[in-house]
Amino acid sequence: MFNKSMKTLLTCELFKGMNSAELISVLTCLNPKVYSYKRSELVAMEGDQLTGLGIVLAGDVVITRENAVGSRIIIATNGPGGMFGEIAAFAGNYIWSDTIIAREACKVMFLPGEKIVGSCENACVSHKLMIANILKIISLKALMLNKKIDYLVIKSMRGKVCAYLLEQFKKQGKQTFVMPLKRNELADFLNVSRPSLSREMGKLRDEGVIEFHRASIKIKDLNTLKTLAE
Amino acid sequence: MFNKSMKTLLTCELFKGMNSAELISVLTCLNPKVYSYKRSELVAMEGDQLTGLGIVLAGDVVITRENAVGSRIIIATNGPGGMFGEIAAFAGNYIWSDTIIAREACKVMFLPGEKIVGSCENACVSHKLMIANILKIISLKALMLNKKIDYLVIKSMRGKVCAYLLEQFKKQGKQTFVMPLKRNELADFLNVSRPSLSREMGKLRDEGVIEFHRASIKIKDLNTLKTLAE
DNA sequence: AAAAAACGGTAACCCCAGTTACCAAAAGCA
DNA sequence: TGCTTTTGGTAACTGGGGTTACCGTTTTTT
Repeated sequence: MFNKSMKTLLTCELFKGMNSAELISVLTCLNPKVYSYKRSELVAMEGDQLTGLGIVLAGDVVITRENAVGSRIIIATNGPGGMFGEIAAFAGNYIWSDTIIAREACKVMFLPGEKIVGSCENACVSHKLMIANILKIISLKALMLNKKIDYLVIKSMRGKVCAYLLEQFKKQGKQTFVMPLKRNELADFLNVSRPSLSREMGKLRDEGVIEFHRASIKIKDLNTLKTLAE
Repeated sequence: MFNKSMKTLLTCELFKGMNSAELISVLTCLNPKVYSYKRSELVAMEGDQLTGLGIVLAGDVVITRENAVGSRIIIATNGPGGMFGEIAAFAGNYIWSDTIIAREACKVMFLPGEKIVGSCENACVSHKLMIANILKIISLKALMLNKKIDYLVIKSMRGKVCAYLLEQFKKQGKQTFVMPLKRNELADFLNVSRPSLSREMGKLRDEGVIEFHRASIKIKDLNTLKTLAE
């Protein structure tokens, strides 16, 4: 069980390039804390004081943000090896900028932010590597946010749905695939209402562009889909 | 004239903590190129190969992104000392992710991306400082993108306008101020159409919340504005 | 200084998507 | 296994904001 977590951690971008021994040495230095959460449980709350950098060891979490009115948006989802709270932790902004919720039973490791960026005597070699990793992580995060903006800028329901389906197709490499998000999650991800999303998907189905049942989707007319995605 | 540019550069986040001598030493090492642009001229084109990290020496540039349909969005504007292309340059993604346009006659310095992140013998001391600066720059950029997302997630016209006005008030510290963006620029920034924006601003004026003429704005009822901004 | 372009306010029209409500199917849970 | 909750498809209604068009004002350009 502990070994399983170690394997997951070795796949984490933060520890990239390290072997087991180095990882253990770094970890003992960083004083990590592991917590478990049940399905739908709150892992972190937007605005609260930062617990630290979060690394998912098992399960799935959703990174969301909500405004005063109550409409929420899904920024991303994270499986094992995924991180959250990087920006706040590395930027020294010790407040959660997002709300994190467990999609299912999951286990999360927290690393205190100050320790990561600050210097450390015990694991200096690995620490230098970590700084390089951090630079890459933040850059990738920024690129991800850029992409997120691209989604939000699309104005029509149809454009959003098609752009999303097209990206899933590119990511999964098959025209028949399972959607990683439930309908209301997808609605929150695209920043639209669920009934409107279902309505549009129904239209696309009627027009013969796609076919679907619940989470499984089949792209029937890829070319049309590409056109519609702008 | 050269001194003026140097002064601007010293205020740039990338060179923070350096003195003139160090800056000159770093610059000679980085082999910068300076170009001038006329009003409305294209500085960089989304999708094109990266020229390098851009630093504005004089004038104003707009960072925009547009989709196939032609609707464009303004990500940010940058004055002297401002940077663009950081993410691509530092992430090693050598393609412009945004389109950069000169809002007015301006002068821009480009630093080749590889040189900044790569190691360098001549200016080692300053170079280490730069790496630290870069980490901070990227983090701040990510925070900025986060904020941009917050804007885009707001669904109502009214909410967007009020949120924007409120932020300007906080930034400028006065209830009467000049808007840094023209109407159609603001529309692009908020991802709405110009006539709809004007219509909403007219409504807010009729309701006594604000008062305006062209670029000058006066917030008459700050409390209501805060409420409306959610 | 005159001509051209950009800027910005306003009005009419209309469609897209949000809202609400309801129900059937699937999945958790006891 | 049966009960409860979640998930998701669908329909009717409504309104907010996009689109288009027009025009006066301001700014740029030559």
